[in-house]
Amino acid sequence: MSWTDERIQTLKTMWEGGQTASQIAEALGEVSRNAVIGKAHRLGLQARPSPVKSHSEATVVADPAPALAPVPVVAAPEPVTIVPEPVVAAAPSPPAPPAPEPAPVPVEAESDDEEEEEVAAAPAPARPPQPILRSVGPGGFLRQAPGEQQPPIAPAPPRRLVPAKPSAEIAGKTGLLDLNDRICKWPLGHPGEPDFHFCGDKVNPGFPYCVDHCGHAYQAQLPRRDRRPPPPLPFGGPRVR
DNA sequence: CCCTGATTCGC
DNA sequence: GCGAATCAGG
Repeated sequence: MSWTDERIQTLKTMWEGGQTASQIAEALGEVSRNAVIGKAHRLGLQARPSPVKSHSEATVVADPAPALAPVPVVAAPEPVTIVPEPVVAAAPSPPAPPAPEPAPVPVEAESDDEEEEEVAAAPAPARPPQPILRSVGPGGFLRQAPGEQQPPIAPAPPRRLVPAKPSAEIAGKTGLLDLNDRICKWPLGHPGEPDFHFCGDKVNPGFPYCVDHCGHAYQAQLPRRDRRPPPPLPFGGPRVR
């Protein structure tokens, strides 16, 4: 097997979607994890949290780091921030987000003591996806009204996922390979299921989703006191279609 | 041990 | 260009 355009496209998409090299290799088949990594680098893809940064860093570090100040903003008193909700994968098998990373959400600088509980829901899958669901601060995420579509939450993979090969895609629907930066990546269904696909509409420029789904993905952050702590949450997590 | 990605280097 | 071997962090 060689790197055909299709395979490269799959690699790109999955890599950018946060899939691990192993997952990608498995999905592609007939390539090793190393091959995937090697290819990814040759393609210029990169920038991904790596366990290994730099090995034996020479002897003397005569570079005390310049004065860079990438300091994030400190939130305003009554902020109306954006809350990225669904970050699910663009992948044939496990979940992972296209990760457009909508600006780090500034959490109130005040006393954010108390409950630091991430409402990640669902008994963590064997392999935690990428940035799954970024609730903002304590109680920072909003629940949707009943009847409204739930944001697709990373489903717990059944077992060892069968890496649904790219070839096993649904006809007529927007599959993994159809994704690009111009079409809505909002997932419909769940990865691993036979009819899993993506919205496919034209994106809201600057966002990974169409206007409609941006409405689901990004919601105004209410002032703290107006937020309701979300205790319910059915066992196993929501699973809506 | 397992996993991860990065890098090297012979092919 | 490719990818196994190796490295190194979690």
